[in-house]
Amino acid sequence: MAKKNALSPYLKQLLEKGDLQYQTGISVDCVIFGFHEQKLKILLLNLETVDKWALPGGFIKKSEPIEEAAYRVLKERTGVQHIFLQQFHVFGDPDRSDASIHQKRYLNYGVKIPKDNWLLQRFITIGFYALIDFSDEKIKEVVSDETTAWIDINKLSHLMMDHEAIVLKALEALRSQLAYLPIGRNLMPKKFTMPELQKLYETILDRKLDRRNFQRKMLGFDILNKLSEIRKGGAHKAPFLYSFNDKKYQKALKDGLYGSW
Amino acid sequence: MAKKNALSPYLKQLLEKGDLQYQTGISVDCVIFGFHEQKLKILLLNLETVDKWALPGGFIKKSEPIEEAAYRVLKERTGVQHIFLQQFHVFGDPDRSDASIHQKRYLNYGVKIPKDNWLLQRFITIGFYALIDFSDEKIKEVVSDETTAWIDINKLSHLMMDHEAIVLKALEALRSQLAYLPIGRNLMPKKFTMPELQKLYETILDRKLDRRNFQRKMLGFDILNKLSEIRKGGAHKAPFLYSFNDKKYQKALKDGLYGSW
DNA sequence: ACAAAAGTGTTGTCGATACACCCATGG
DNA sequence: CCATGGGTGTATCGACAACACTTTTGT
Repeated sequence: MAKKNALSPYLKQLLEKGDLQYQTGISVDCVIFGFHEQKLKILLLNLETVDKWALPGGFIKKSEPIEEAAYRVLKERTGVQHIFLQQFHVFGDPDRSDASIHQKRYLNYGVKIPKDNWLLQRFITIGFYALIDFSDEKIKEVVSDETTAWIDINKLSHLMMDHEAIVLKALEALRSQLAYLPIGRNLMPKKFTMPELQKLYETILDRKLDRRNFQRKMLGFDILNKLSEIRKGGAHKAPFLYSFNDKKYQKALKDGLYGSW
Repeated sequence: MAKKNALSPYLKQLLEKGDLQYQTGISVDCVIFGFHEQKLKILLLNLETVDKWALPGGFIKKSEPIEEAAYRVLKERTGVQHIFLQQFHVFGDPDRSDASIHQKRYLNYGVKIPKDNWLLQRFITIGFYALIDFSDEKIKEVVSDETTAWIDINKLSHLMMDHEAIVLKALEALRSQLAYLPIGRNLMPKKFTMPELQKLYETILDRKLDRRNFQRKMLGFDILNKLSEIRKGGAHKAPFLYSFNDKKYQKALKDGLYGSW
């Protein structure tokens, strides 16, 4: 058994005064999608004390809009800012909370949570999802007993509570979003080839798309800049590089696209 | 000034013990759409004490799923049951609550709410929407100082707090829903003509649709029964009557439709 | 008989799909 | 020189929109 560390000021404060600082009984959870090595992945925190994976989530401050809370939580736990973050569903089953998770976490520091503590009550959580290019971002570890990892969407296991259901619902929302909003700006590197972008779409939709039709449709959205460079080095014919046209991309985010996949 | 009534047991209990029975800081609000005289309307409660209109809403019991809370609230305030009810958005601005509304309501009974009472804190609300054929339903009045009314969607005014924004968001959700799910089962009477159903769609979408294309597409969904009867009495050619095929309608609710408007 | 409303049919357009062909590069 | 991946073009199909004609009914 690992040596017991002292309870951090943060965790002590959270336990004893959290209900003065935060809204009680409600939380936010973020499903953060990343795309790497042609796989759609999700950022998860490893809760060592209970040997489970958890979505990065947190509480809402007393005078904080819920969207802001989601952005703050995301920033605190991953360092990511200024990205596309979207509320998608509320999970409110009375049995979704699991008090034992908090209990074990604090017990790891030799602290027993009083039964009437705010952390142990029922929590309703608002699900948000975000898309990021995680190759550009450094994942900060802010809470000492948590480690972060990118887990393949198809290899989820040992998620705590209802977090797997939350992920699946987020994936559903992401797919339906694909139909009427541009996606990719935050999941792709600055420069990318058309086949690379296609892989992203295929991964999200979990099916093959026709190479040529994809290209035509994507270009038809008029949100890409075709660069003069090409991706050299690889075998075979060198593909063109593209980047997102930020102005047009933002416009499309507001106005929507049309087609569907 | 009207004679002051005694505070009802319900309101007294709500004020003093509500935080033991309900989740604090979170509520549900229902946007109930009805269709009548070719107008899309919304069920609102008239809060006499503040001279404003409010969505029927309520609190979530300590051990109650949020959907169940929404159904219960809807039933308590309108008597409507077993209808299509759907979560669509969470409204969490810290300034959206207005303590003065509760204050005035209780002051009407000569009761002053303590500043630290649970009713006066910030509330985050989960928006649900429902579609009902209100010509068949009796609107029950359950709280003595509230009266209910159907208000034309285009003539909303004097809604309390952010309830107008909630209605508009619900309308947005309803419109997007129209694209992939069957709608009308709960908004139309049992028997109806195709032009009548078309009016519903035109009202929700706020634009004209082609008579013939509408009919072909709607029939293509295969969720209607064509009845042998016709609507007699009116001037001009008598239209056929239709009813929803409940089995196919439910199936379409699960599987989704395809087209868009 | 005429106006107004409803039923039915036809055509054109456009996007989605499927597929064919050419080009470039490394082995 | 050929296998592989990438770029570009074309034919077909189906859904949707636009529109014409016929039928019914009350006045």
